[in-house]
Amino acid sequence: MGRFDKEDFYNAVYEVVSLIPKGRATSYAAIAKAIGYPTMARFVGRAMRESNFPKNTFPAHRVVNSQGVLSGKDFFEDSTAMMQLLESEGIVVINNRIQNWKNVFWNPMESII
DNA sequence: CCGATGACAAGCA
DNA sequence: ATGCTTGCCATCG
Repeated sequence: MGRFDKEDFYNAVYEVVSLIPKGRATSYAAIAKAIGYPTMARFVGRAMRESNFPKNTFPAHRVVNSQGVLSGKDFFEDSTAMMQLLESEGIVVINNRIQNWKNVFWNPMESII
């Protein structure tokens, strides 16, 4: 990997996010690793914050922290929007945390075959 | 659940 | 350029 390029990094993030299957979710760190920057999970979060896609075409709600917690919920319309989007896909969220996280978790690495 | 530590680009003064 | 602070984070204790 060469030097860090913000544009490339952001685009790589968005590409992976767009691949997350409906009903599944992944984490900031998993995305960071998948695009070759294993220690830049926080920057994945920044990329998400600065993303400006039509919300019905970009599944930002499928990105949570490593524990399955909806740490980015404050960036949605209201405090329950992220949870509602996930639950509409069959994901159970209790106390701001995805239940059965182990199985809901989608590993981007296995998809970049 | 909290705190400390690690990681590192970006923003700012 | 230089330093300091911040950040939809992670891991460990």
